[in-house]
Amino acid sequence: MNFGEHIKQLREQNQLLQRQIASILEMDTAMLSKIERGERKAKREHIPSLAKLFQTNEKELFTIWLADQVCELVQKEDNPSEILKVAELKIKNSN
Amino acid sequence: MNFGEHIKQLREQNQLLQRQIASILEMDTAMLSKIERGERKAKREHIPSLAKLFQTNEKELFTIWLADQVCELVQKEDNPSEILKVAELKIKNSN
DNA sequence: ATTGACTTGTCAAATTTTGTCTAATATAAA
DNA sequence: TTTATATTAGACAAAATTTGACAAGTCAAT
Repeated sequence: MNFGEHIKQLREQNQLLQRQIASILEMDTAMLSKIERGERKAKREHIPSLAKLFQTNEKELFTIWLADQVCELVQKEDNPSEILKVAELKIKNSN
Repeated sequence: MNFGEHIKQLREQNQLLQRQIASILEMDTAMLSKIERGERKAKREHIPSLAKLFQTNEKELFTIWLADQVCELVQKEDNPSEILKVAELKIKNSN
């Protein structure tokens, strides 16, 4: 589940229109549409508003948002899992 | 071990000067210096030349290079490992 | 004090990302 | 079928980021 699909699902569960979310996030519906379809990225500042709006955990939403970007970076490559494993090791050793 | 430190180590093992590597990669030493210290990113196209030059495995070098960028994306965050775990799950489920 | 290796800071050019607008498509109600 | 509303697509310039190049800097050895 991508970040975009995720918030689309939340939006539909709450029976809201793109227009309404977009207004709260201060963007037009075209932009939100693109975010929902993963054509554009939401900004970090949007996460708190979205979490509040959907009454969902902000940290979890943020994790999904960032994991999405990690995936985008590696998923077109040969062995994405291997790359992530190396990254994880590096992170763990840096503490 | 970051990508920059890695190639610096390779360079020193091979007793080469920045000047020599830089010339092969067609950049100036200032740029290579920055790459070694992680202030700038090497370009993808540089990996093959570096691998050949140091007679090391290109795919492995590439993995280190990309893992570096993954780390940069997540390491300043609250729970980098958690984010990577979510990313890994997403990757695995997308196959 | 000169030389050679490396680093630092600055800057504009190049590239990428972003937001907005307009038009297109889709869906549903009248 | 018209009308209205929701969503998506495409094009575009503004804004932001990245890049490469240069000049000047440090440092160590001679």
